[in-house]
Amino acid sequence: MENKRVRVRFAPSPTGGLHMGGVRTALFNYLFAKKHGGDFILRIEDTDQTRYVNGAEEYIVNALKWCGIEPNEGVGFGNGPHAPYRQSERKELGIYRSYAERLVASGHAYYAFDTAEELEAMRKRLEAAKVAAPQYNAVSRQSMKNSTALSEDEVKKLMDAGTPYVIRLKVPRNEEIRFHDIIRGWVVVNSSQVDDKVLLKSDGMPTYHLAHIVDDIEMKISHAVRGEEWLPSAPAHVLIYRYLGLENEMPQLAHLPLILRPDGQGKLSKRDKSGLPMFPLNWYDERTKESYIGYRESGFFADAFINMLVLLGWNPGNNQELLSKEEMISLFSFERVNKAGAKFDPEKTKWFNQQYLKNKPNAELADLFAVKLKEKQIVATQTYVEGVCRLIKEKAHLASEFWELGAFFFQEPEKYDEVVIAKRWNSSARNFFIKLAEIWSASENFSHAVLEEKFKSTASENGIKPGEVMPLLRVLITGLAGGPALFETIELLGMAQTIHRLQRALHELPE
RNA sequence: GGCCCGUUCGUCUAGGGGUUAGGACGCGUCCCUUUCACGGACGAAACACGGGUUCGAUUCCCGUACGGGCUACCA
Repeated sequence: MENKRVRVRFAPSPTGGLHMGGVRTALFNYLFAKKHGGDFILRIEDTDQTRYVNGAEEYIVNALKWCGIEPNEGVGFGNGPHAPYRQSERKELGIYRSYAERLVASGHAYYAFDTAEELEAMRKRLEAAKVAAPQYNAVSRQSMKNSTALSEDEVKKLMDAGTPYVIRLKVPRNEEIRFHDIIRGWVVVNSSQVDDKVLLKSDGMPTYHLAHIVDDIEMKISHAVRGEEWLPSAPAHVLIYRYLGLENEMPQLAHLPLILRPDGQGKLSKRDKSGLPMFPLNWYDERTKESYIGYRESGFFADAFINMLVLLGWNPGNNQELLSKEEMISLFSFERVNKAGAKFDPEKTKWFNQQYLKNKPNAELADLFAVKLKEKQIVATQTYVEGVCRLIKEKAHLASEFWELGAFFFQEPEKYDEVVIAKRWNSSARNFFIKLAEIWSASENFSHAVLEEKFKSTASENGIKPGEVMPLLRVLITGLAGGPALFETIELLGMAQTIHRLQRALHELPE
């Protein structure tokens, strides 16, 4: 057990797009597996056929790929020794039923024939009686329709008649259940708080509770890492392992703190007021006809996204915040995972992206930007686009801001910043720019150093302070009051374009 | 309601019986700069509360408050 090979799984259910909370769970699993040279498995928990959403599974796979959190075994990533990895397919193996029947045979589970209405009636009755825990349990099961309360004959009759039934876990009435959680330490719960969980549904499908245990055992999972929302049902899971005689093979548990919404409180929801994405990729829900934007489409980089995510609930123990995936892997441990939930901060998320943006090679950014340019039907050389990226990346937080920031590199200004013009445009400025255009166009060297030198000397020759005409120069060339380093911008634009823009501005601006 | 989990600056967090309680985002001031951004300097900003234990608690224990999760034939 202690020396068991590390095998962890990410086991989402395909009921919708994978949101960032799920991505973080996958990430922690992945990092832990890599750290220990183990396996990371993707298992699809599609036991609820009524909640299946088309495209969700594909989305999960694509999202993990984009994030660089790739399982080495499982749905979408190549079958390993424990295929299939989709529970709906594993059900065909009869595997879940056989485990459930094993529990019935040993007296730790039973058949229950209650209808939805009967269950509802029981709940109402218990609530009316002000029972602290109104649930199907050791007490209430005695007055319900199941094989612990009914005679053998009655059960047989119901069975023969084909009455739908479920198999429920027979939870003892009053017993202390202890289990160890890597992140939280020892947790103790009394079995009176645990209900007789349905293990096998009437459609023959297992519930999560049974299915994940069977699969974790069959797939030799060493650590079950999942969100805190599972903590309350963990005692039931311990009982299932115990009754199966598998308590010694049970995976170690690690319940991750939840990621909370940035505004107010509560679990992360699909949409948030901050306007920031909750999903890694765009997601369109066929059912609800709702679409959600993704980090990728919003201009975030996968590595920045992951970096932001990994620090939600975990830290490397030093003050380092920018971590490569390799660093995350070597530094990761559950000991450094927090217990408390974390609100994620949209501002800091952008800051992370900015840091990564600054460090990206211009060629890579240019490739990204090229897609947008193509959309705009703009033709430009790779070298030119790279130059543009070099200049604008210092000012951007998101790749999606490139067009807004750099459009003037590809099209002439349509208007000139009115504030600057109103404040500084006059006849002496006009004369200055006429001369500047002449001098620049006669220049053999159009490098930014030369441009700046000539700009300044021309200004002083005309008794003008450079600072007075500098803002104007930018406006005449770009139309805007602010932007990247001016002379570098002009150098990149080139002589022909620069002189053309200057003359055009001279022509359009009032005398 | 019941059960479980949690609680250090607004947010993410480090720390841990004796510290000027550290860092980051954001915010403010200043420097750099033609602008914006980057960068740099500085600053405001936290141990939820009440009891213990202790020479000494932010740190350990117990309560309270607050927050979150769960309470389905959903995961």
